[in-house]
Amino acid sequence: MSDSKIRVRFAPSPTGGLHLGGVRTVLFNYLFARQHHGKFILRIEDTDQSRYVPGAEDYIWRCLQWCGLLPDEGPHVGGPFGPYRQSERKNIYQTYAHQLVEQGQAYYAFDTPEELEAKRREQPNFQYDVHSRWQMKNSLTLPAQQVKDLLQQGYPYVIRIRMPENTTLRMHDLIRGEVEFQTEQVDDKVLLKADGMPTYHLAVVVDDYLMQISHVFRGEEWLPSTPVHLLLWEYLFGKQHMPQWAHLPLILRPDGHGKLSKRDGDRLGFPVYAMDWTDPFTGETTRGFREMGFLPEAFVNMLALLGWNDGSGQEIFTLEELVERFSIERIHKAGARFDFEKAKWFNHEWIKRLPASHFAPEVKKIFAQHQIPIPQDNQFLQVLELVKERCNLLTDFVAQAGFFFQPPATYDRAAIEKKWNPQMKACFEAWMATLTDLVPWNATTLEQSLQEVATRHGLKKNDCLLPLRIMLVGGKFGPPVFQIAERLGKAETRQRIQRALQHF
RNA sequence: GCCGCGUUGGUCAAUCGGCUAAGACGCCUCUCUUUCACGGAGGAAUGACGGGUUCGACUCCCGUACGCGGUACCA
Repeated sequence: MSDSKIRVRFAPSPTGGLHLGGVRTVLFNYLFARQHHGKFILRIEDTDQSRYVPGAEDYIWRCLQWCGLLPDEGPHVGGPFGPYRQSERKNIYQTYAHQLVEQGQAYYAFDTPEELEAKRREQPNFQYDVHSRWQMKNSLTLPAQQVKDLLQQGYPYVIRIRMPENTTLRMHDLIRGEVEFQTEQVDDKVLLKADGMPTYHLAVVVDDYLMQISHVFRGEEWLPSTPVHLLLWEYLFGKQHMPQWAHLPLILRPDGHGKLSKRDGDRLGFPVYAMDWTDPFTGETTRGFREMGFLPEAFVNMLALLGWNDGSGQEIFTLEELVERFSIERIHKAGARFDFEKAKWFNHEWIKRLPASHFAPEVKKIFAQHQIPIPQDNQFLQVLELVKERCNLLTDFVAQAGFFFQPPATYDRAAIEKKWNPQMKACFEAWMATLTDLVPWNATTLEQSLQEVATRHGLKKNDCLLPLRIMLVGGKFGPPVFQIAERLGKAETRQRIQRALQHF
């Protein structure tokens, strides 16, 4: 592949949250473009005005930003092939649609939506195609003069592609190999809608040509409509300019059947969108991976491995490594089921690998949301570093690190009930006294001193560990208990023991 | 219904005719740690089915089954 002209695009329609499958499509486009030193373009496919959702386009942009997969050209950054919003290119498509009619490869159709609906009701399998178009109201069946009149009167019409008869269309897909279609089987798709806007089919082909797209990575759900695109390329621009196709396997839901959807996430308790999305009409917010506590590095890494692997068994990759190793040949053909447990594992791995400073700002935000006081940076970082191996999600830091900055609100009494007794209480009281003079204050000296006091009281040090933990953190979690005490400092440690002793 | 695409453990998956079928997640056992993790050692668990082709098929071909996608003036 010659690198110089590699141009790929992600072309979402701004109708809501950005689905994880969408992000994976972005990722594969991005990796391919970077690897070949080409361009990655963002194009907004907003040709359906009835589905326009305010804020969705901006949201998509922010998702790409969070993932670190920003395009080289697009509505927010501009570029030499703009505008990058299809609604702003309306008249371009009209010209091509009419050209097709003139060439006899498309035709005007005057059937109203109601008429079509009625037709489908009486004939459940109705398809507007090679066979049925002769019974419909269009420029193929109506007398030329009537067509002219209708057009002149401004009677609403659409332009439909005229699928040829008895033709086999062949296409080479980079992932699936040779794919064949019989033109008879595909319908006369609408190219230009009554409102003058193109449908996806016309718009992709026109824009992919005008924007000089060299490779199309898109979801497998588009495979059945490629014959229309193939024909359009042939009719309008010549197949020699056609991009190469790569239809990506779908991301399936973890249980039952079907494509993963937002509703599955709600139902099963995991995110499907990259970031929180609030529907501007209903005000309903759908949780995103970011807000659920995912690191973009992990999110992207996890997505890359859903349908692709480099064959070496390596699973943790940086974006740079992915750019280097990515290859179309190693994309799987079959759909992949999304597994939230594995997604969390990726996140855990990335939390362990990255220095705390990398995600501290995000954790601070989470702490603020939970009203947990945030100390000075170096102290904060040290604590995060100490507990990060216990956190799968960034939100886990609340439970794993929050107690360092805030005394426990409750005590897990049940955990120590069996071991707690008056001697032990006496032991802790005695220890409190010795603690005043403990120098230096660290995990080792703390342990030694408890050892001594415990022995003196006829107790085993180890039996005191869990009670001490409950006093300091409130529950059975956190790093080794003497490290916690060291970190907490003398005053705070004594205070917490003191307070707990009153409760026990 | 029709068309297209797919099918290796529960999940992600390696294998491009030689397999006693990798690895990872999850699960279980042990170990470390008297918390929870991390780390370490083990374990259970897989080629949809039927025909070919071949000395030899998980790998190639054909059927069947099953799954998914599409079948809108949505993308």
